[in-house]
Amino acid sequence: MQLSTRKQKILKAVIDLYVAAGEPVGSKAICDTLDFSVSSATVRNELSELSELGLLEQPHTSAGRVPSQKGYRLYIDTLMKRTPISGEEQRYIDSMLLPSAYDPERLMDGVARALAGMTRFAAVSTTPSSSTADIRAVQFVQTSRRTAMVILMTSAGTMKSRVFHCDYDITPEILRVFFRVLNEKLVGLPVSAVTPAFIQSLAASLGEMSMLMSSALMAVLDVAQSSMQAEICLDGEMNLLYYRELSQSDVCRIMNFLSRPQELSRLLMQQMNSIRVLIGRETNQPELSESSVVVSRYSVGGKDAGAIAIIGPTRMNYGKIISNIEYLSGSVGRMLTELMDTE
Amino acid sequence: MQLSTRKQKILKAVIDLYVAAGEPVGSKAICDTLDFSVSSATVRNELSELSELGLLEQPHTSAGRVPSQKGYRLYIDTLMKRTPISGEEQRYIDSMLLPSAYDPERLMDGVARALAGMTRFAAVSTTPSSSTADIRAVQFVQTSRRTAMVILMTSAGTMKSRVFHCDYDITPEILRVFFRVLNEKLVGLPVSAVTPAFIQSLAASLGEMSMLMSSALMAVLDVAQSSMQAEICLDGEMNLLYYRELSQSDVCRIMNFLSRPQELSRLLMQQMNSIRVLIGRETNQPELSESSVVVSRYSVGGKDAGAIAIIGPTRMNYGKIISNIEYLSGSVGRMLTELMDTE
DNA sequence: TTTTAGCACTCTAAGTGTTCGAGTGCTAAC
DNA sequence: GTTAGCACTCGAACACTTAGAGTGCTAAAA
Repeated sequence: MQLSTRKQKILKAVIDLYVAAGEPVGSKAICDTLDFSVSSATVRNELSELSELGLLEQPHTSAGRVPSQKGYRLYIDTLMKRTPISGEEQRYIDSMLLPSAYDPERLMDGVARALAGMTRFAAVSTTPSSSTADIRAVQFVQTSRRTAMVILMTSAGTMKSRVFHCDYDITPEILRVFFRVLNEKLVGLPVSAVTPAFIQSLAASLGEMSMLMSSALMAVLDVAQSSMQAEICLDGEMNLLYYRELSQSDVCRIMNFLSRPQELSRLLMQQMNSIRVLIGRETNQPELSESSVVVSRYSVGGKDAGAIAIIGPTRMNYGKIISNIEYLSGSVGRMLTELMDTE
Repeated sequence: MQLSTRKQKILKAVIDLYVAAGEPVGSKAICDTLDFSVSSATVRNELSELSELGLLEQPHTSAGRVPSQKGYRLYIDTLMKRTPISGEEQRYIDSMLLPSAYDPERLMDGVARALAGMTRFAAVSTTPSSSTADIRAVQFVQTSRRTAMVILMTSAGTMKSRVFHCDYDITPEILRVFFRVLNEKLVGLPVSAVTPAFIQSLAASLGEMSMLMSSALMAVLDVAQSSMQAEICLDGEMNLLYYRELSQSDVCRIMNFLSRPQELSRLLMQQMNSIRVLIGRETNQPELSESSVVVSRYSVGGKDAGAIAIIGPTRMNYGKIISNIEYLSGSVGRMLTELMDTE
């Protein structure tokens, strides 16, 4: 399907006008914005052909045209002009990320907040995935007479901690033993190797010491399992309430989807590298059939590591959003890579 | 103002029916539920007097009655019967809290989630306040070649960590020095004493060592300051979308208020011990003029420590909510007290 | 063959009028 | 003090009208 230049320009005009104003676009309004002059009747003829091709839709017979999801797809693939990110936006992002640059989890929280604040959509980010990462170190810190914290560092740069409780007083010597034993047994293993069965066999091999260590072992298991799955940071869900094209029930459905981490995570995972726009039904999620997702994978040290995304109504300024997400995704990747390099 | 028993019963019936069905209550419906028999005309006479007293309102002349905020107040103070919490609800709460019993921050996150899940309102909880707490210990853990984590434990049982970065390789000896110096200088001080000025003078007293420690000192300052203010955990904001008496804009306004931690925190702080219900304008927050807040302070070791609360439409089953919050508040207090006692 | 002016047509949004029923307030009788 | 009865009020639902925006079609012009 190859559209004439004129059809392309008209389609682009419809989408630009519709995105800007949110109302069906009539033939007259289009005439005013075109860079060549034709009558509204000519535009109408073209519009009706574009409608026949399924690129535009009419809410009702005597209304203007609205882009269909197919129309948006063509627009994004071939017609859209990107709006480069402004210096102010760059500074905003940088200022949001800098304070938490050294802790991947806090960083990705900041990313979601920055993204939501800037775009006014709902934002998601995942922490760098550690499912294929190795255990780099396990640390223990006493936090009170009978509680201690275990911290697990992975080769993906993530660190997770968990506080656990013993029914005896903890001493520095005990923690040193925990540290020695667990580092000896765990460092270098893939995180995924730490399963309940593994912990059980580890306990067995420790003999009578395993009694002392049982709560520590459970904490290690817990912390390893939570390292495995990328954490999902959400922010700005509320922003969706302000779009009049999303009904209250649309918003509920989207929220509902966002509250199911596995599916959300799967949606973000299955995207290929760099940036990707999913329009309505392209998401394959009934809950998102009225909304678009713009997702970008970021990579750390050249390897795909996680994703950031926004979710909003199909009617959005894609040219701008894409630039912003791309910049943010690049920043995050660079920051995390730098963090890795010093390890 | 002393109402006759009959007026009291009628007022209670109006509120119970209205809370259950969400629609203005007519005189006939009231007759059916009263435990004595009078005609609807008699009820109407009573209703009109209750309206004159400002306890009931009429959306329009020919509609049934709806409780006014003043009516709810009287109901809660003198008419309401509490619904005791069910065994199932107790088990639900216990199961939500147990896994994170040893980390106050995680615990309070769990509290907000449990509260939101159970009541279907928006829930808030604050971590135990440490503004008057002392520093109990400062710990350091290496997290990578050039980053380490500082963990600050307070006498309120809270612990906060922060990762910081040095521009030289960190060794166990260096961390031991950090540990020795900072525990010596900080343990026993009130958290509030750790101000930028204090850190600056501390750095000065360290001579040339302060160069090495500067990022560690900044991290300590940061972590002390974030220990100071109670963290606010929010959950279930989305639940508010499902109440038809709250318009989209009401929800936005509530959300808006919830996103301002200082004001929210102030609202929760200024409540006295135990349970308190604020109806609409009693909150003194224009954003909450259509909603009610049920807040309960919890105490740790006999001392007031934090608050949990729900926010929902004025029309709610107060008898049930109050019981649930009371139970949860008691549980949390007990768990945190126990945690403290073993220290 | 393409473009355009003109016009009939369609559909919505907004306003008006009508009816129905729920619920009230009042009055007079109990 | 209570109740039956009745007139009254108001909103929800529906039908109807009108104005305006925008279309599609046709026939003439380029």
